[in-house]
Amino acid sequence: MTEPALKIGDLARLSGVKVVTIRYYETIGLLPEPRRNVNGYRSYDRAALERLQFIRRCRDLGFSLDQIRDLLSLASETERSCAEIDILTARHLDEVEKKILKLQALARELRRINALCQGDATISNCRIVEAIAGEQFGAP
Amino acid sequence: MTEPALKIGDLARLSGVKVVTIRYYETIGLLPEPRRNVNGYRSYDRAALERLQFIRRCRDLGFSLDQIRDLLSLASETERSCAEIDILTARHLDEVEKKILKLQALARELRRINALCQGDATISNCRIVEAIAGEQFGAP
DNA sequence: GTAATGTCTATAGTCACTATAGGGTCAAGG
DNA sequence: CCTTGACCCTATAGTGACTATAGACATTAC
Repeated sequence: MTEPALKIGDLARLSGVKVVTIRYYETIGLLPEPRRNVNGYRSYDRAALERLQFIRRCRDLGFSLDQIRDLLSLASETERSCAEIDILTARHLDEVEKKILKLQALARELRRINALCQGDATISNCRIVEAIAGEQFGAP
Repeated sequence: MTEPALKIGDLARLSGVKVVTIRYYETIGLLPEPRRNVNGYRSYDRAALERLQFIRRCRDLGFSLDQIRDLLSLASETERSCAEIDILTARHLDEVEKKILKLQALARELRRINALCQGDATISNCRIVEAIAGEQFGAP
């Protein structure tokens, strides 16, 4: 079975990651430098596609590129316990849940402020402006 | 009644915005250039403090600095209808709610993945790694 | 043949700060 | 008077995760 030999555009289509972003991942060392064709074009194999798809999926899950670096290096040590992976994902879930709580508090506050508007007011007696100017909202 | 004449550190303490951030707001034109003392120190009055507190509160509510620029300029036109302010805040609430939905979907997915872990596995048969590598999750 | 598309490199811009370097000013204590 | 420490000043570079731009070469479709 011969390798497919993908160009960067193919890789982009198959992974859903933009061409420029693939090159960016290469410059920061998240993707290894691929072979080059005689014309200088990058030439990728299936392994590169899989790595990129893994990265893409991690991004969709909200992991940072640094976290992904860790996940990738862990995932390559096939003999190790998967406990560390578990810890990373659990911690990330925790962060996401905290972020949700913060945004929900924020949405409540915005709804409250918005409900103050009587619609026919001028700025000078706008209750929204008053509400924003006059109160202290719990900081992060 | 004489004006208080605050130094930048006082302004920082009273507003909860860091000194460097206040200077940053000045360079991007969000805060006007203040008077200077003979020693070159910035000297602020009550109006500057109020403007900064308004900005701070908007940031707490998740508005971008550009949105805040708009809010500030609207808020200064006291004769206008407050409808535009209302629209801006409503639109922002909308964005926040969308972000919450996205994060909730993400948290569900992370919980699902995390539940797959059997705890005693090695990386090579880690169901989390499989789950991340093998599936397509709805992109934004 | 030519036009459209794809690829290459290098550099700068985005947002909202944060950090660093290197210096000047001022009040209190010894 | 001197020093210590807290405060202030400017200018520049770095952060994360890209995105945009410019200018050049290669390949593909008609």
